[in-house]
Amino acid sequence: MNLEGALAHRDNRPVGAYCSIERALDVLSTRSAMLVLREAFYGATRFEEFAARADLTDATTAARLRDLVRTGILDTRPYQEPGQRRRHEYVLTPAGNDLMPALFALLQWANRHDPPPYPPQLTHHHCGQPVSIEARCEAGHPVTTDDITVTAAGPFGLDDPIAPDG
Amino acid sequence: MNLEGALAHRDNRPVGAYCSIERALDVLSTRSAMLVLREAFYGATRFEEFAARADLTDATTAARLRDLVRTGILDTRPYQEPGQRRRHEYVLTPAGNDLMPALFALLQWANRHDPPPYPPQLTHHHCGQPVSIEARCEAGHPVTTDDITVTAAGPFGLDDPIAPDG
DNA sequence: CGGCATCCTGTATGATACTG
DNA sequence: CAGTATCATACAGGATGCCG
Repeated sequence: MNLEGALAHRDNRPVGAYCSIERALDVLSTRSAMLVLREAFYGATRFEEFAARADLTDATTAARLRDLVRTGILDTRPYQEPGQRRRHEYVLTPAGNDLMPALFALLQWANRHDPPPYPPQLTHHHCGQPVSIEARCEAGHPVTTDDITVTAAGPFGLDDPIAPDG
Repeated sequence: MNLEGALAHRDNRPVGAYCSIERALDVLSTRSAMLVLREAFYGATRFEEFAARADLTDATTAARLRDLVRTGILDTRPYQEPGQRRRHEYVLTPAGNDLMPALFALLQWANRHDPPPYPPQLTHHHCGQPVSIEARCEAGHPVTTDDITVTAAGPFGLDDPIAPDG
């Protein structure tokens, strides 16, 4: 892995302010957030589904759903069952849907390195082949960690590329 | 998304015991763990590098490094600089390296949906093309959330596929 | 059913000081 | 440099009960 630009840690300066990973963690760094998100991908839409399937308390479920709605990952949609009062259900926004690779990359990793008794398998619904989460460049090449260069324009300029591993 | 087998939430039973995502979260659900991991990918190997770059206290850094070594994501390697006493550095194991897609999927997501002032870009070192983390089946098809079927053999049997969204 | 309020415990993390 | 020890704070999350 090579680092260039603002990401080069000159003087061991913290990179946080410019780091997208930290921004993602602001929303997803808690266990309950990831579990609620998992259930959204698995098809849950109602409060009780989230709480029961993710095995969280009502209070935690309510707090996490609120956070995920506030940050634009879930959206509430009103619905009304016959004879019932008006309620709302929780659905993934496009931004929420875009978290699929992140969530399933974790699933894939644990499947490989710390598999549960009955590892969940991901399959392409149309062709039946296994699905994997992988890094790939626009030219179509599979990419390993060592093949990646990280660059960022920034106030420190681009004139001082540093490759910590090289 | 379709669910089959043990992952079908019959009776809204918690799926946790069989879920790889939870197992991954056991190691990575804290902010500091992800930040230490990020620095490992960015080339940090020594205690002070981790602490300074991730902007964590010494105590947190020490605890997280210990956890990540214990869970097989980092390994310690002895080294000795001339005139210095023997120390050790922290390097990614193969299992740790395998977390690259998970970490960069988060980076990619925040780059798209909550970009920092200077978003870090991932580039294929060999061909110069942008790198993305994506779901793809073995036949080579790009796969969206709706194209994925999740299956798991389990004690509940495979005789009751449920597709919550269909 | 779909939440919210309150209390309580455990943990994540920072600040500071200390050790080898 | 590479940590450990101690204290203090904030938050995650469970248990319980309330409310429309």
